[in-house]
Amino acid sequence: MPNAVDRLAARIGEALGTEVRLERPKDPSHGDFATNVAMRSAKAVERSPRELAQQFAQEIAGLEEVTSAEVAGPGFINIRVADAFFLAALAEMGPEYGGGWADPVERVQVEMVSANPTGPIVVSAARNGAYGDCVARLLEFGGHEVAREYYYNDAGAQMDRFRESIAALRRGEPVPGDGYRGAYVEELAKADDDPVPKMLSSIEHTMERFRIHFDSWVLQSKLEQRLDEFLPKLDTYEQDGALWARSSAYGDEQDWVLIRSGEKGGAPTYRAADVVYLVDKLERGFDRAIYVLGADHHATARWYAAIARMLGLDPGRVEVLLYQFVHLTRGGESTKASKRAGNVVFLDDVMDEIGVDATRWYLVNRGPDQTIEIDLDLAAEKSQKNPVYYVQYAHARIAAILRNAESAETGGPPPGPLATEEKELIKRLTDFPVTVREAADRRGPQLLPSYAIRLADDFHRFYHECRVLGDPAQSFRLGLCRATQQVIARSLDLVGVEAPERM
RNA sequence: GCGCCCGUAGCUCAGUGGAAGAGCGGCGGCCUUCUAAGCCGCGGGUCGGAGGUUCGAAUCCUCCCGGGCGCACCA
Repeated sequence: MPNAVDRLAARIGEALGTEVRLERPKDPSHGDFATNVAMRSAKAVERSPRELAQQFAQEIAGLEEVTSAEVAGPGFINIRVADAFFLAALAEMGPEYGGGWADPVERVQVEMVSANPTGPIVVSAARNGAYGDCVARLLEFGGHEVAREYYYNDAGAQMDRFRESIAALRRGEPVPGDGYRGAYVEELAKADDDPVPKMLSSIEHTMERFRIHFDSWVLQSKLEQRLDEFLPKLDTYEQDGALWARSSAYGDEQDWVLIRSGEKGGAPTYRAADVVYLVDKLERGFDRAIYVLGADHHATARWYAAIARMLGLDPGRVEVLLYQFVHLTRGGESTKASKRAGNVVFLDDVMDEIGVDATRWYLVNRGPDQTIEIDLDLAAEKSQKNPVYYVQYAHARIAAILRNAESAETGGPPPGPLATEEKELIKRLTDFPVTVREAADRRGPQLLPSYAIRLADDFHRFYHECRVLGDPAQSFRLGLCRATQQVIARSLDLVGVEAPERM
């Protein structure tokens, strides 16, 4: 359903006889909207951009909802619109504003985190979850059917090492050199039972606290049981006693071992399970399988595509999202994260220190291609000044106004011309559908925190300049507050941050 | 050596063809009125470098420099 901005662009395009895209100038003195249509069209009609812009501007200025259209710079047309435009735009911001664009609706699986249950979730895995869950939330908001899955290796060499480390402690022996250490290992060694289920349940608890709810948990050992069914369907060969997948013939950079040779001869590698898992995902009816992987697994993307081709499946249904690492610092000192060495910072510790909201915010704040550096001391110490609280504060302020307004009428017309701050705020709200859509399409959730900050910024300015309660514009401004509150709440929810009523 | 990612203000980073930004840090103003976790102002830049494409490049292409990660049976 086109919104007010789309309709305005369409009307201008109709008047000019060409497609027009409206932009929001960064500098408000450049007008409410701007278009580069003259610069785009100038070459085709062999006219100078500025001259063409002059002609276009005159035609645009003649439109009903436009109050002025001026040429600027190399041929931009800066447009100002009438109050009626803002009122119409505000009026159509319902509860699902910005969402529901999915067409066709896809069944999507987002597989994320999937850390081996050899220890608590560390910060890099948390970024995986924060990123994947945010993409999942965006797709859900768009209208897609999304399932979140956690895949874990319960049978590989790392798990053997983990179990052996605990077994050694139970025998009163030191942990082997390549084993796992740390307080949690010693804690698990105190009991007699299998440490893996305990670790898994602890991970699930951490994830729920982190506001990620998994719909399903898949075991590597279960998938391996179906290996015999799929190995014959693959393009393989034997070499040095091992069974190899000829993935290099299907777009991968190299071939990979599926079944080991030597001492562990006959044992499958994790890549063998990958094959079963890929088919399993698509068999379950997902139109799209999204894998969220750390940058150290970037080569895996080609592997997945290669096995899809090898099996005659559409590689376009498989999507790999990569993210860079997280560096934690304490007072400027970097902390090296190694689970086995036991000197890591766990997600639970970070949430204890800076809170769940700030943790989620920081982990999707930056683009996935960007390494993140978080100084925990700074994050804890300056928590009052974190952008996340700045945004939440705007929400809480609005909640306070609405509380104080009690059951007063909202959404009435303004008694006079709109204030600059009211227009700026409404324009920012019209950016929301575009931002959400772009964040979803680009798998770039970092656009949301940036947007939320700008929105909060516009609201705080509005709040400072425009009295709501007791003002003749009360009814209208209450409606504006309500719409703003809703969009802030939605922006925060999409990144997994709460929108408090009071602070 | 090959592949992927990054290089924008003192620091951490937004900005994926259109008019260079935010937060933190520094300096200075604003609370008898809906939450001052707020608002306003000041200072701060060869967008790593060199070419190219384009009316227009932080953005796209090539090369170079610097940093991170990966490169055959651990995941």
